[in-house]
Amino acid sequence: MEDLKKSMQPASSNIIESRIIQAVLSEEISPGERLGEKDLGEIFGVSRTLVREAMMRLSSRGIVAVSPRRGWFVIEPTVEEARETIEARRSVEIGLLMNQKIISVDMIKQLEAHVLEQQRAIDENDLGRRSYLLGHFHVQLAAALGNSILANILEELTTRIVLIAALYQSKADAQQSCDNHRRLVNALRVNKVEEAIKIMDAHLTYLDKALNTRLRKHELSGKLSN
Amino acid sequence: MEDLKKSMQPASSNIIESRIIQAVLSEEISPGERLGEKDLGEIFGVSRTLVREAMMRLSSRGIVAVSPRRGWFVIEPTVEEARETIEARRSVEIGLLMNQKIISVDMIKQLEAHVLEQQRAIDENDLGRRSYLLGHFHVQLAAALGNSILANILEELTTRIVLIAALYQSKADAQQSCDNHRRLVNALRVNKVEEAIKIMDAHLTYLDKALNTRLRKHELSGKLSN
DNA sequence: GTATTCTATCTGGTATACAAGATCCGCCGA
DNA sequence: TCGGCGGATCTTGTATACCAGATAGAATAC
Repeated sequence: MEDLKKSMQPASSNIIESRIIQAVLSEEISPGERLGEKDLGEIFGVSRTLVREAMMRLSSRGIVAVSPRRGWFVIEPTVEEARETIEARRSVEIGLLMNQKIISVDMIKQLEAHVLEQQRAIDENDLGRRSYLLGHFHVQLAAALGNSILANILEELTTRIVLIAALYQSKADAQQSCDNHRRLVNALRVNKVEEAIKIMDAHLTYLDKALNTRLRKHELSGKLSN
Repeated sequence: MEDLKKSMQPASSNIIESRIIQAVLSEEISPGERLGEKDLGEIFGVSRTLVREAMMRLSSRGIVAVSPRRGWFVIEPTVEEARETIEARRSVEIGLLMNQKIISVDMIKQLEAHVLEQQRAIDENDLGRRSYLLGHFHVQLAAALGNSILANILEELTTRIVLIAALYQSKADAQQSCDNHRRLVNALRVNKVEEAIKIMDAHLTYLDKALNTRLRKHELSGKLSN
């Protein structure tokens, strides 16, 4: 959490907010981590007022929550919330693809470039960047499909997914995600919407299954330790 | 705006936030309306601090926006944003219906009761309540389909739709909306998902068309007045 | 009479002050 | 040695103070 700050100027509350989202996406901060107003204020060189503004917005997006007089904490979704988040994302992404207009050549190129970046991060073993890019791809996709509102919603949902993955999932296969993204872009380029939807659906089902597996493990270890 | 307050106790920022959403849904406050921190503070009996917290969250949900040193204003979506909002809602609602699990009898009953309430508000000509219930039905629907996260997202989107309708749409036919809701619930009860999706899609297309019509009027009057 | 500039006032932007609950740690007693 | 009690300390909750930008209106210049 000490490395959140990047520039030397005092930051606005918007900057704080997006830095924290970015930090979650890059797995720099983990579910359950405490984010003290005082600490953050010192890190970003501002008073608690601006920190609180950022936290307020982050809490309204379901990224952090406050425990009265104890502090702000990055949320730790319960299994139920995790399921709902995955289902919500499935609804949004499938709906997004189904309502797809024709996607421009430029956009396809941009998405392909993004996938290449992902591959590079994987090859260079840049873990934070890798996590960030793999999540951010879906935001990019929504933006490419021409809807900034859905892009916003997906940013919220993918951020939560990263938290969920950190909690319940065995390390996701980054390479497989990246491959899926590549196949998705390919399908979109030749306008095979059906296939794109299938890929997306499979991707999310995979996520959900991983969640189930991990959950069963939790239950098991719970029983063993009692 | 003077009637926002309901209870006599000083309100928390959460209460302020939900009261304002409710007020927008009931068309008590209109797009473009100014919401001064000082005024709201006096209305709710709290300092500007709490008002600001509420505004911060509302702005993160795209309901209000701040104009620096001038004040907070209920957003007036541009035509482009209106389109994106309608499309976003289409994606979310269709995705929601497609991923539907079996819906319980209790939930169907609850939705039917909600529709009856809508009808009553229409019959009694209770305009605010009518607007509120017609919008809130979709939130209820998402909740009934078991996803509180999507319900939250839909609350945000329907609130914006009310603002859009106030700006661009000729008075929507409330009776028709209510009838659509009834048909939707009927389709869900006998598990005709396909039909439910069709009804929903038509509903939103109708919205979008109304937007187009009104837009052409705008353009026309713009040309005439220049 | 009109346009312009200046100033009084109002608004949000940010920091700080102070209140009150939560926590931690040392002390005391059994 | 262990458990409960009490206060010191730390944290957020809320109000307030003060600053600076925006606005409106009066006074002024033309």
